[in-house]
Amino acid sequence: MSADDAADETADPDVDAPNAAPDDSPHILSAGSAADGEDAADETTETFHAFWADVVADEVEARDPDEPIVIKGGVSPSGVAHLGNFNEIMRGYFVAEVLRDRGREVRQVFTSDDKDPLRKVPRKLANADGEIVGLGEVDAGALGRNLGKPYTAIPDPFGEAESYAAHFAGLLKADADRLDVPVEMLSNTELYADGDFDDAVRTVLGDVERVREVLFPYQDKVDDEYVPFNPVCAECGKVTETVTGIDPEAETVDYVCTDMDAGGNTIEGCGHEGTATFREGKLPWRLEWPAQWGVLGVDFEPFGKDHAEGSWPSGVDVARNVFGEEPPVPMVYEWFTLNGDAFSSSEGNVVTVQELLELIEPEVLRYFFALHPKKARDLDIERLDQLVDRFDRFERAYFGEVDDPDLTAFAERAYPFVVGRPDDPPTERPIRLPYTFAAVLGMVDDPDFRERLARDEGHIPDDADADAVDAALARVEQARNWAERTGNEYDYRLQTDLPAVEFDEDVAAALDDLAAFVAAGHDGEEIQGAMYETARDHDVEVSDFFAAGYRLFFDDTQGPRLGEFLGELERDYVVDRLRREA
RNA sequence: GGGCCGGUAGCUCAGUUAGGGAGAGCGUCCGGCUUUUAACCGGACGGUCGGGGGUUCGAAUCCCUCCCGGCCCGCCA
Repeated sequence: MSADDAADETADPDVDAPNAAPDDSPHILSAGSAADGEDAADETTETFHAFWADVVADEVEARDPDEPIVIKGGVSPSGVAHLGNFNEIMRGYFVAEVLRDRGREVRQVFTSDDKDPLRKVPRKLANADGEIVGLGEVDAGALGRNLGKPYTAIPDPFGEAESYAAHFAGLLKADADRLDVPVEMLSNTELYADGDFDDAVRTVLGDVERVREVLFPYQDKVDDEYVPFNPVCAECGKVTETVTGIDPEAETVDYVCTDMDAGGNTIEGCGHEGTATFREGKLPWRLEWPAQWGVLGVDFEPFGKDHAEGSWPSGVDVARNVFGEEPPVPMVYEWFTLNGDAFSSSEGNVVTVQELLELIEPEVLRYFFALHPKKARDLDIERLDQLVDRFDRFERAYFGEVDDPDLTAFAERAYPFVVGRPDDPPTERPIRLPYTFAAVLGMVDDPDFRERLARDEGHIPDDADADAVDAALARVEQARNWAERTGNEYDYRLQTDLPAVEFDEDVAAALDDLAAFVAAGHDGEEIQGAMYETARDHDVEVSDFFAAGYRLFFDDTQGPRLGEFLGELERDYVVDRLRREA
């Protein structure tokens, strides 16, 4: 394939095959990769780590990096900052925190590759509130007219931020704040404008021959004419692809603003012929990524599996043989799916951090990112209760309450980072209501009811202080949102008004009897028992009688265990409702 | 077609570092909570550890091979 072609045509003695040796594999967390490397046999810490971030931290420290250690992530702006994008931030975050815990100074940065051109109009966008909207909500024409321009040169479709790029970066930053992750957002456009890339561009354009040789095995487009620099057209503002000459002395390039192919569509160039300085353009991705490593002094960078076999090997090669520096410690992470399918903003299969935080606590979401990066994981919104249950168990394991040595070992190390308190780990386990139980409580709005039922069911200790109780009950709102969002079996509401009902005489009489029983003052357990007896007394099928109760209180045919539920409600309300009076 | 990474119970996943008991939670079923109704408790059912071969006294774990899935092998990022 292309590798063979490359070998044939590269009549160059000192650069033959791609220079990515086996030990440059980015899969540093895979089973086989920790095996004894025969080469640099520097007793690579054979310590076992229960938390993957420690394994990565070992790799970083083994290089004896200067401080602050720099950890990077980055994305190109798109319409929606979805959960998958957060791998770039969260995976790096845990490594950063582990290194800080080891006494290192760490700087976590996140680059927005916002000098890239907008290549097609996104079908969905997230507004400043994180809500996903279609193009109908924005000035789509303004986007269409600006195809081919850098994201930073395109107006914010919502008319609020400085640019499209600023809007998108703002979304990411806001979500990072919500997860309490301190990350420094960097704009590629600004890095160019400030001259940070000057040396890299000089290196590249100063020896284009060399760059071509390095790049040749990786890209078919690289030929004797290829110039790895994309000036921004002075006339129309688009990122151009046709450089006709380089003046290394003046540090300028000549270009023609030609048409650009963008995934099948053509973005028309204006035909302008001009001259651009080294700052008035950008390096293409395969050079820009390794250039960032050098400019920012990156020591570690996680990236998705799509980069593992494509731009990583070429990036390693470019870093060493163009820029003369070592690439950072890499780490490939698997992609998440959402409800079984790939994230896709165009098809609406996306979820944002902000949306998720309406359903689960931040620590639960952080926990999700603390799980092993090499496993493809599905985030199933319908089964969010499973994720929360797993987190609760993980938390109990940290407090020594779970008989599972592996889980406990993982929890002992990872839990303090997951809750964001490595220096000051909690000494007391928070009160956690089981998520589905919280969903049951969410059927009633009254906070006192929620607390009473939670206490009666033994989920809140008698001596719990008020703050701890409030914290525990906060989950009810989230579980309630989950029930509503999924429309699952917990999505019922206690009816404040009498539903339209009609019962036959026997049922009506039984309800009246039950009302009298409740009015006399009995607890939930007794009411539950009375329901059976009353039904039998009136020759009513038990199931029919329960159905009548669910109709009255939930306007449905099913519901939670009714007796105990009614026992916690206001007595007058229950009595009136059973009598069909209010 | 080639490369990389994955494949453990119906579902979500531990376990592979260092070979020795196949596990957890949820779901399902049964039972308990005096008395069918989602929450609580107990128990049971449930797996050829993707298939096959090899090494070994012993393999989910190591080796080979095949199957399946994702990604990459144009451009872009």
